[in-house]
Amino acid sequence: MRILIVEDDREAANYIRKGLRESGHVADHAPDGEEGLEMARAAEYDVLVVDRMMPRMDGLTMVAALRADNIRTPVLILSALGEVDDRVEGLKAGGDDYLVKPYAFAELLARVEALARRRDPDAVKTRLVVGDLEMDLLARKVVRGEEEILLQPREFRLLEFLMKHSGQVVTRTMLLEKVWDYHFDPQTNVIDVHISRLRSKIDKPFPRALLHTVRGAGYRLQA
Amino acid sequence: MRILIVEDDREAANYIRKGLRESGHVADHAPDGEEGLEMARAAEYDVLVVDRMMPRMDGLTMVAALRADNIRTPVLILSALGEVDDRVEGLKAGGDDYLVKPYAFAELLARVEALARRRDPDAVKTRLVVGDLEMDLLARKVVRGEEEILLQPREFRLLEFLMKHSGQVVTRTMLLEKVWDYHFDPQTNVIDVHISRLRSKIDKPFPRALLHTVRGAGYRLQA
DNA sequence: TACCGGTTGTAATGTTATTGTAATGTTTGG
DNA sequence: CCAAACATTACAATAACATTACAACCGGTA
Repeated sequence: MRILIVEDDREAANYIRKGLRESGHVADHAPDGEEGLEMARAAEYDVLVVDRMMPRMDGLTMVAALRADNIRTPVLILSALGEVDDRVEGLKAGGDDYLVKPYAFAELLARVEALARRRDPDAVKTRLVVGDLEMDLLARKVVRGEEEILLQPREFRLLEFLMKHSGQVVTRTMLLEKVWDYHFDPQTNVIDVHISRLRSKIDKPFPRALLHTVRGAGYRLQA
Repeated sequence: MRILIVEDDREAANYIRKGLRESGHVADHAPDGEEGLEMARAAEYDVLVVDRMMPRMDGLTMVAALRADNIRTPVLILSALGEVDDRVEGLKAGGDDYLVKPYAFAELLARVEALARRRDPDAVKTRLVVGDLEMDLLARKVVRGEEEILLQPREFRLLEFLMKHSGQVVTRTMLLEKVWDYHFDPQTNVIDVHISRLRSKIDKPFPRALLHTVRGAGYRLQA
């Protein structure tokens, strides 16, 4: 995803930029509203992250100018002002979402991705990687090392969910909800069985296991 | 975290409720604005999730009434209406955030947690630190210095509780209630045994102990 | 309709890890 | 120096998880 950060505080800008890059996005930076406006006009960005208060041209003016030009790129406005009227102003100027400083980076990321998804649902990740295990969601293929691995549909969904949460423990309840669409406890060992089948394909033939049991909690996929 | 869902569609409400619970929150449900208002007044919630369109009393009216009462609990408004003016209306009525249907549950969760975090940054902690001892609740991992420490489920809960109350003395009764869910004295030495096991893992291999006995009172975890 | 191959859930059985108990040892404060 | 409080150890019961085999199901096809 291509993101433009319009922010005069260089340190803050670098912080956001670094985080976005780590999450696999491409982030450019403009130090004020005028430059931001120019760059947003010229290049195709998926989302703009715009600081409200800046020298030369403030964020709201910039966004309003952009909208006047009929450019509809989603905009997330950053601001230290959190009062209702300030946020209303932000939205009226053409912002799509509004984030009050100080914020956690995870929240900024979530909102940026939400904005991008709203406009282009396919901009979401299409390839997942954990260690030497790779999943291509479009081709519906799974490869570990050089070996292609054939999975059943349910096994595929299970692995997809585990890969999307790699490094974290995934509970049985989460799996039932997200992989089986059960909203109750089936009182059976479906999960155990499918984990076992998945292991026999993705771990058994290889020297190092990726799928670990976390007793009393769930499972964790990790290199 | 305590969350109140005000939503007339029972199915939607249950869905949200279950998901929030899975993520470790407590969620109540009110089927319309009037009941929601009453519950929000009576109990202490960290966040309200309010549907905009409901019978009897709609979401915006309810939120406005709440604000008129000077109750400042953060509110996330759910709505099928996504136009700027509709969102502006939502914020003016006293909403803190606005989510357009249809939405992914993950996004709702992220926003609810963001709202709670804004008001109380410690409410949603996912990582605990005491001295050089660290616990990652999502990954369910414990590290001291450079060493990863493997804990049993009960040991994990025990340490989690101690870390959440680090610096304070934690009594045996508290531990029985919060770590064992015992509401009586089992007349055994379960606690002693588990404290001992925990020490052998988190303190024994290291030069400075973190877990201290407070004779006659309980234990205290401190750097 | 009956058959078939492939997929998925269930149930039975086997395996291992975790936990509480109890016995015994050690420290502490009066 | 005694008693109470706490610490440690070993062990057996049990709960959690893994594996295997099989039966139900589903869509397609003769």
